[in-house]
Amino acid sequence: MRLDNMLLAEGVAGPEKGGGSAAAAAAAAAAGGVGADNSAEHSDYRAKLTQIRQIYHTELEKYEQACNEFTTHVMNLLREQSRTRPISPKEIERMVSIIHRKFSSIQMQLKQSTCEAVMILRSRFLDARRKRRNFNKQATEILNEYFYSHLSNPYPSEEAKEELAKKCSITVSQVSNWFGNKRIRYKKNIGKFQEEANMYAARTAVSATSVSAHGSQANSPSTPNSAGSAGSFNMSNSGDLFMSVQSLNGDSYQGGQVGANIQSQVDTLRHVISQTGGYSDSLAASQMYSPQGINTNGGWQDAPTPSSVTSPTEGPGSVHSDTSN
DNA sequence: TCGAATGATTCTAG
DNA sequence: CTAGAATCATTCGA
Repeated sequence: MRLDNMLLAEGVAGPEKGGGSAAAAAAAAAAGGVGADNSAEHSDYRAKLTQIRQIYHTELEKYEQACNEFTTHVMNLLREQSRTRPISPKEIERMVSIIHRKFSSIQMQLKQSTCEAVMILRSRFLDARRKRRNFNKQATEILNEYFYSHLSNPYPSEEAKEELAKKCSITVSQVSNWFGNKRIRYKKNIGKFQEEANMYAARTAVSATSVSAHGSQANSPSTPNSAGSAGSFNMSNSGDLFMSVQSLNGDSYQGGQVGANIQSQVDTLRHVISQTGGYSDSLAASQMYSPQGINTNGGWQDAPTPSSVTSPTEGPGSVHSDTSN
């Protein structure tokens, strides 16, 4: 009966355990209901599942038919025999039940193999990692553009995610995955992403046009919450900051805890950078020392200061073995 | 064929 | 529930 439940759950078997065309229709309806899901892989999966279901039901029907035929055949034989010898109804009943039991065991095997087929199908199709496809170039461009133009706060809102998802023709959760991966990988190795960052920053700078000439404000008109996102300067707000901190320590790996004093150093650095870089934002420029104010636009969630910087003046000499494995 | 890149999943912490 | 981190599994380029 567990098999029945499983097949039912998979939409292979109908609600009636007897099977037959009524069950097939019900199963088809159930599968259709699930079909509201998106993605082409699912449709592929469903197609295969339908195939399995069809095979299952045709086989089931065949068995049922054979069972009935055989039963009537036996009944006829018994009837013929009843002319020569007396046959009790009990005997007939016993005969029929034996036949049914035999056939139901065959059905059991059918169900089992169907279950196996479904399981294999599931593992092959529903495991997304097996079916991973890289996003197309345009989608990656769009995502990167958003990421680097919101480098100070790369956490798109739900609406922004939906927007991006629509633009890239991917799902919202894929957008979330992408940003999750991007944030962590960017943070882990800013150096590697510098070129990319510059590229996208430059691109957005071009699209924003004439930033350098004015020299007073570089506010992005589209994003009120981000602390400046138009020019190539603001990219250095966060990106270069991490770079500089990281380069102080040479090649570093985030390992131990970061001291509290480091945070203030980072904040100071941030100020220096934002000031030497000129006007990043009126907020940062006007306030001389307010870590909170800066924190909101530079440190992402929780000011993830990379690596264990013991002393900012220390050169890239301290190569400690990391390998936390 | 190997290693880097990358999308997805899983686990943990807040 | 979400973000971060680690890891897995696949893809892609040299």
